[in-house]
Amino acid sequence: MASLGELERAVMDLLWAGQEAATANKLRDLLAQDSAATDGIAGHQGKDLAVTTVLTVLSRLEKKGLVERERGTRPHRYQAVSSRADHTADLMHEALGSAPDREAVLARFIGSVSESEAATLRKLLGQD
Amino acid sequence: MASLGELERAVMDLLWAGQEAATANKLRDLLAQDSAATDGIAGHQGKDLAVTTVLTVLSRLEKKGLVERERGTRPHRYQAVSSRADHTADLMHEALGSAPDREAVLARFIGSVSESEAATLRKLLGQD
DNA sequence: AAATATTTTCTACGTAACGTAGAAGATGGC
DNA sequence: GCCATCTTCTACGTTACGTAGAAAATATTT
Repeated sequence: MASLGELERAVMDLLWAGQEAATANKLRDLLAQDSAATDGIAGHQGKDLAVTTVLTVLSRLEKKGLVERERGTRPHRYQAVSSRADHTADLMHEALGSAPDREAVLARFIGSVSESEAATLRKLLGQD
Repeated sequence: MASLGELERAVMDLLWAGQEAATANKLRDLLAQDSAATDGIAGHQGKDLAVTTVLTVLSRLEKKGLVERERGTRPHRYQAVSSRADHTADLMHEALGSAPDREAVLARFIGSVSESEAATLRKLLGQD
């Protein structure tokens, strides 16, 4: 029920990375830094977006239930509703749940998991 | 790298369900049946789409690599490239792979798995 | 309090994906 | 060669997303 665009994804990554709630301005700055780093050009900081752009994206993410905003403080502060790990796990469950043959899916899934991940899974499933 | 629209999904479901390759006409008929069943109205068969619509969707699915077509036979026959289970497992890996904290994701994932699925997973991970 | 600066909301446009299908072109049977 | 069938091309409406200016709301400064 929620696939993300490129910018939406970038914003979520920032929110997931940072522990504290951030303002739109802060996010815009971080996005500029990131794109500068990605582009590799040292002198010129990557494209920096208009704050309204960031705000629009944040509103859309809020509507999707991925982001929460504090309306009390004046520059509103935004934060991710759930951790990236939770969100990703949700996506996995969503995929799994959409199939009628759950067991077959799990079999294929496990079939192409790395050995270290298999070990992690065994550990997680062991105690229980 | 591949999210599906509603109709695309319906077509894939049919291809995944049937074992043999199907023609566009066949798929159109099946889609009509399905929507009739969904709508519940017995007398009137649900909206049946134009064959060209189905063909367009099939072409798009082919371009996405989900469907394969036999060009030899005259009414081309279409079939899913991989099983639904494989495809779903791929989606799960895709989600998992997109996160830097794989282990955390797996932990959350396992955390909200049903007991029977957990059992399945233990079994699958056991021999190895 | 009036003027100014900051922040948020509203509105909007371009692009791409998807549902939908007619028009036009290709192919095979008679 | 002509007709029926099938496929490809082209196209339009809708929705999601990137993008941001205009306008409205709120805070700050003098």
